Amino acid sequence: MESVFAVIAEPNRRAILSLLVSSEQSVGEIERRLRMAQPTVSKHLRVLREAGFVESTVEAQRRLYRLKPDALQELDAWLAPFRRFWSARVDALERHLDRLDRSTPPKTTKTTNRKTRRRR
Amino acid sequence: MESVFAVIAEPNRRAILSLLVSSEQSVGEIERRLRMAQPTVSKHLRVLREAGFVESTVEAQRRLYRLKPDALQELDAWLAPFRRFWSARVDALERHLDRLDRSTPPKTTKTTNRKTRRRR
DNA sequence: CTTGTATATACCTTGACACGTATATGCTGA
DNA sequence: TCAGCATATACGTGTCAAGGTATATACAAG
Repeated sequence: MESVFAVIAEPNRRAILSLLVSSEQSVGEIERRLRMAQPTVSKHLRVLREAGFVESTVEAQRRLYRLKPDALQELDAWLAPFRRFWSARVDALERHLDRLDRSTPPKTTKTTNRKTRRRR
Repeated sequence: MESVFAVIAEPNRRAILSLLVSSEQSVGEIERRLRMAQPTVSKHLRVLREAGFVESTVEAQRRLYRLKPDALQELDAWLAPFRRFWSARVDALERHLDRLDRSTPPKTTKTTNRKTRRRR
């Protein structure tokens, strides 16, 4: 389970992460909200913690888990080159549509409102 | 292998995607560059295609594979809420450092150059 | 100290998937 | 049509990880 990619391949773990976006939660809360067995939750949390997705603090008998940016940012970094790739394609599409704009008589249609198109 | 997350959990598949960022490649080229057996390449490409990461066109006997934004954008969309989360934390850190700035006598240190800090 | 509650860990079984080897399909040029 | 190259698929095998059940640890309250 070394890689962050393998870690988020598991649906229950993604659910836990999504749950933690709003605020930190105890193991029991996660268990109830996601309807998962308690050992399952603990095991997933362990994996998430060791991979740098979450961290925990002890509060009496409970443990509160919260998100930690590290691993998620690693994912984001991996995506960066691809993001560049597809935004280039969007640019090309926009330029193409702009050419259509200029060569088409200004006849407003209901289905597509070109004015809302935006150049970044 | 329904989910895009499971698809990119496989290291060889990520390698293929990274290779395709630069330009489209034939199966044989991928095979040689990544030193993978040919059936392995074909099988991974099938998975990537069915998940919407790549598409292919036939060029005589070869098949050229190239990136397709769909699945990658799906990944990016999933990351969005978390991105908001950690940029909030960066903001908080910056505000904290700014407070330190104002309450600290302007004594320039070698190790940290606060002037380079940037507000987005 | 004992009982109860919260969380973690151990062990087992099962299923998925990655790889290798072998073979099939499809196109090309002689 | 046949030989050869490029790619896809079938099948068998081994590995790994997820979930269930049982149990351990840790803290709290009476």
